[in-house]
Amino acid sequence: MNAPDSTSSLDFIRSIITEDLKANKNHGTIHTRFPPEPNGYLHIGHAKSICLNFGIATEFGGLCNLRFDDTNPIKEEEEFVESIKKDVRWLGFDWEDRLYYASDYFDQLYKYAVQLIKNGKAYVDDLTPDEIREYRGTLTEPGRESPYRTRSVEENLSLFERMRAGEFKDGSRVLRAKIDMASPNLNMRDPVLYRVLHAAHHRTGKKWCIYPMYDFTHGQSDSIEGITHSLCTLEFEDHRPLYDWFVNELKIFAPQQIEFARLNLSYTVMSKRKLMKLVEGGHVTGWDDPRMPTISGMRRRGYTAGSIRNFCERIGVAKRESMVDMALLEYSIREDLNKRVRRVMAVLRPIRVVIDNYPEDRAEYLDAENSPEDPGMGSRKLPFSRVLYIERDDFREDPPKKFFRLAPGREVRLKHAYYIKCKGMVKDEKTGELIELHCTYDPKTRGGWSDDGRKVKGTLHWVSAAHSIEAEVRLYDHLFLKPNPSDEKDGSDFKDHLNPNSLETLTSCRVEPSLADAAPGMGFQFLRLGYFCVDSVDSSTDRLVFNRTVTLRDTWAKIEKRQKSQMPGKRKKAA
RNA sequence: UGGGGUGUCGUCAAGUGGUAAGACACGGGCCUUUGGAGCCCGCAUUCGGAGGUUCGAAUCCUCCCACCCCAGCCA
Repeated sequence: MNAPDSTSSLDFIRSIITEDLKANKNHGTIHTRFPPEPNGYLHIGHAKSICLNFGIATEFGGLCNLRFDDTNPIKEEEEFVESIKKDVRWLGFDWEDRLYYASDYFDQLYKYAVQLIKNGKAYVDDLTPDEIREYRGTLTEPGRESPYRTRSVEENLSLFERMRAGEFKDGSRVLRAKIDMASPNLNMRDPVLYRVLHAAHHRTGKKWCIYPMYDFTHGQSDSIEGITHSLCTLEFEDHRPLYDWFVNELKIFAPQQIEFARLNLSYTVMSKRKLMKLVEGGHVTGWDDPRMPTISGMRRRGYTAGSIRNFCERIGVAKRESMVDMALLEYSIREDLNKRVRRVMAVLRPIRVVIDNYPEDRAEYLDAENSPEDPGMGSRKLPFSRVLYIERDDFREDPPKKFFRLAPGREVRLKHAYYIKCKGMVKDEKTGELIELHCTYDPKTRGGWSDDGRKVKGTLHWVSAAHSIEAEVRLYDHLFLKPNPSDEKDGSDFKDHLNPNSLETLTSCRVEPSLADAAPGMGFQFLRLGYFCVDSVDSSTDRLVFNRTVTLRDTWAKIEKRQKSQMPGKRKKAA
């Protein structure tokens, strides 16, 4: 087992567990579970819970179950259980043979309900949904008891049996716990245990027409599975007394529910409802759109499972509601990809460069290391010839201060190749648009080294025009312009803050020939540009499509931004 | 106005009476055939506020303030 490092601090949950272990609670065993409802796709917020539950299990030598909380057949689908299983596995976790469904316990849950009725702790209520709400009272006023609350055990037993037999219409009757209509905790005001729902369930089919509520299912399912620590999010704090009430009344094994804060990430939204709106409103292409915070979207974007796990470790676990900076997620994926991925060259916005003193019919192959981080990744041959492409941004006719890329008369290095010097430009006579650059190369600088000690400030990436391959590249940016788009207090709708430029598609990019057989999902660093991966949906051998996972840290962009913002007043530095 | 929670750097987050960890971000420097990576330095005299206890308080007490959650036959 991989016990937590005693020198590093533990989060409050791991501290509790450490204490429980010390006290030999539950005979020193730890058993957790990840309990999604199969009604949608998993997102990065779920990843936090997955890493917590599975992580704790392995760290403390325990077990973690995967359990589908499928008690509402109207919202749930088999498609979602498959995608959830796939995502959990992809994240690197294994539930082994412990795959469970709350629906597996429907028979047992029914028996529990009967037990409560027999003990006089539950009753069938004929009130309508509206009446139940009215009788519940408000936050400040106690509720009133239902006139059906005093039915005899026999009548309740018979009515509940008839509910199960399908004699009643949806909404006509419910089974309720008999607790306390005056409780300051609304969850304790005779909560509904079972409702009539004539709907087919994705697993139990038409066997049932009554379904247990979350509150009546969750704790008992935990108990049945021997879950020692039931970790859930903060909004269930008010449900804990009810959770405890059930296991206590039923006299069954009592797991401990512990609540932690859910993850919020800046520049995106996390609620299923809002993500659904993005999909349905066509603001993204689907649940796996690379801009989505879903696991499937992030996977397609090029995020690795390891980077997501590291991110989840870094953000910690606590009870205060917080908003994690997207920059931390981006740091996590850069850190991971930097170490594992090949460097290649791709020119996204090409400008033609003719090397005037390079023979027209010649091509040579230059050595290029695949990664400066890991020499073990070897090298490849890069074709060089008279006509090349470089990035349009890497040339300025009138270079600003601190710009040390190509400009008229300037010399730069082409990565792995030669020093070149800009000798001239060709522009469109009518529009004035730059068409191509004319340069000369210094044959004595092959490989990018000069033997006369001459230094050059800029190193550019490039591609040989004749040898390069055309590709489509999709550049992604934050989905929202506002750090917290969910803050709708100013009367705005979260969709008002959608970033209109969250996707930029470039169709005439040129990539080096070694990328010809790049497999879907494969990740690369496009030198000086960022990390990219082959799109797993739209890319094919005759039409390469890349997604930008994340940019590189861009110091020049920062300098340039600062220069521009300081332009209009020539502001002096404060003393 | 009921109940349950939470307030420590721009953002996360340790700290549990002995004098504010760490990470990201940010700023500066070194280095560099990626303005990448790496390395170095800086970055809370102060812990929501006010009182109090104590030799000593982010940690204990009192009062106050702010924010989040709860009135589904959703989970």
